[in-house]
Amino acid sequence: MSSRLPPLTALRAFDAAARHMSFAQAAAELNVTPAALSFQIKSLEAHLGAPLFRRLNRAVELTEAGKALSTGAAEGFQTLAGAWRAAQRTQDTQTLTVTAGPAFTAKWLAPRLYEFAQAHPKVELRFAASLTLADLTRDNIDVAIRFSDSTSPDLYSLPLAEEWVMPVMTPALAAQYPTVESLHNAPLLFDESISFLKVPVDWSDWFNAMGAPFNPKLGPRFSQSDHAIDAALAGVGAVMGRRALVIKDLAEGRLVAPFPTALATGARFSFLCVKGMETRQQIAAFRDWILEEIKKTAQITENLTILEPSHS
Amino acid sequence: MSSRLPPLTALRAFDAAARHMSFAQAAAELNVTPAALSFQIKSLEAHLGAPLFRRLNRAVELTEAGKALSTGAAEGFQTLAGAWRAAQRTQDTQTLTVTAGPAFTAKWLAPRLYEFAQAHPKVELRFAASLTLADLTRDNIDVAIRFSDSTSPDLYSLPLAEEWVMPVMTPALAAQYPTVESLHNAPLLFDESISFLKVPVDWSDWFNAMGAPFNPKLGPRFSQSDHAIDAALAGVGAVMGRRALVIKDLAEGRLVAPFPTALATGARFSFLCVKGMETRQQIAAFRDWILEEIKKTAQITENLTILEPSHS
DNA sequence: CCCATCAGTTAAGCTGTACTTAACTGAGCA
DNA sequence: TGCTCAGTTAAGTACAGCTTAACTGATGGG
Repeated sequence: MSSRLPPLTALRAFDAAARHMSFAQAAAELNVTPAALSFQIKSLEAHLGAPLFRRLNRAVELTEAGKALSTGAAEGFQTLAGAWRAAQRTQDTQTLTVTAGPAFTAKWLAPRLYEFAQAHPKVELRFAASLTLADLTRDNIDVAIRFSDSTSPDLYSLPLAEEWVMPVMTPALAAQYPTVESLHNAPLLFDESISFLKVPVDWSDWFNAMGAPFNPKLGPRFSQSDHAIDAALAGVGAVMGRRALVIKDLAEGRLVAPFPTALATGARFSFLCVKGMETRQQIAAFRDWILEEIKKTAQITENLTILEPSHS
Repeated sequence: MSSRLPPLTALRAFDAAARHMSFAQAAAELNVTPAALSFQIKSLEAHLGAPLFRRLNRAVELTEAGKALSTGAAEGFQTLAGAWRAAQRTQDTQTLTVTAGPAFTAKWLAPRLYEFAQAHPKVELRFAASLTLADLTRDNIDVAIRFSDSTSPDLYSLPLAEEWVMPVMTPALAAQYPTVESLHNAPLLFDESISFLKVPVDWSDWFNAMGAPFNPKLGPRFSQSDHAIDAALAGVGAVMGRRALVIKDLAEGRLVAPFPTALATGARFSFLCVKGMETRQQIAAFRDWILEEIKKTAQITENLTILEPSHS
């Protein structure tokens, strides 16, 4: 083999040409003349000892060698560009991009956004709500809040509070159903996304745990937790609320949990960022602020009985 | 932001330096003087507007920006190197690297290797037996033979014969157990890897299908199919043999299938290569040869009843 | 049919990037 | 104290990579 790696400028020229399938456009992208590009490709072909493009009348097409090279080349340069952006991002102490699931974004982050802005007026927060997001560096994300099982070795991972679930509802609704048994007759809302938890727990599990078995089937179903909670906030019914998503509403009285027994889920949100980045100004500030916010609501949990899920 | 991508030579210099954590070693790797390398890093730092290394007395260490850049840079250059090797490989019509599972390698490829070498004396076959192999270009693999479900859009995928299973044994053993019922008393071998198939089928399923229900539990267990078949070849017992792995032994009489009823599994091996590469000389030759080999043994299948798996 | 146009190539010459050699700094160590 | 090691700086050089300008050859509209 000639060398471990060909001239990189030539490779980049090839990448652009392969992506556009046009030398002229590639030249425009790289801000060089078509002549220069033609030369680069030629030199790369000389290095390889074979043509990479088949020159047709008004177009070019990739040869086998070209096809073999193009995919990986595109991917490689994308990775490099992502890495470079990540490095640039470390120089920016103003902005902080956070990704979390839609429910956590809506019910945890958004309501507390004002307070964070107060505490850190210089930091500009950006959100990227999505359920799955693979690559932090690739997608220019600083921090992810996730139910994380697999923590890759080059991720910094800080587990946050454990997620339990318990029935919550508006104070008005709670007044109508003072006992667990009476709750059998209350309008029960179902949060289907709970089934994604490690140990799915729902109404029937909770009634069982309370010694008042009941297997409710009917009731509005919501595919996203935040929608179910919004419905409960509107007084539509009671819902099995996840800790992170309802604790602020509990603390501020919009919702109540009349029966102080919660079911543990084994799952917990984690604070994730690329290893080493946890010391960056905004990231550290954001992490500390999250921990502080969780601590603030800790006393609500103290009065609860939290039952481990039965492994029967 | 300064530019979409920094000078590539400088980036490569940084990559080498970050991998070795030493400018001198990096310079040696790139065959340049330490002075040149020092310059490159400096220029990269100028582009970024921040230092990438912290210069200590006898060592260097990465700054935050450096850490952010190093991982992606290493990955990016690795990808580029892999792509370049893939391109170089297309120029080589002599060698052909194939990956398959251990069982397929041992029981399908290996026994036919001589015949392929006869038909294509110029092609040098190489094998890479492994259960999972993610990236064909990265790992310098030309062809993969896999049970493929997810076919990525840039893979060429050719489904081969469907995989069924049926009891096979040596002729001597078969003589002792002439009926399905008598087979209940035969030494039965278990191939545990069958459980990885889409529709796991084993002895009890087969006896059920034959109308002679029996739920055998005892017998030697093998974690790899080829070992189970080797045991059967040694006359140790009967085994539920997968088509691809036993058909040559059946064709040549080392094993017999006394009861001509097989159970379909829904799974089939596929011939996989990077899209566009299927026209390369050796790859096309190998593919055509595989198809030919399968056709050769087709008449064995013609006399069989193949039962779809019951979906009860 | 012919000429304008478009996409890529070739040639000649210039510019600045990326290298070299050589001298320098400054910490660790015998 | 001076030697060595790792990285920096300075000065000079060579060639990679760019530009402009002219060329090829196929396409397609008028």
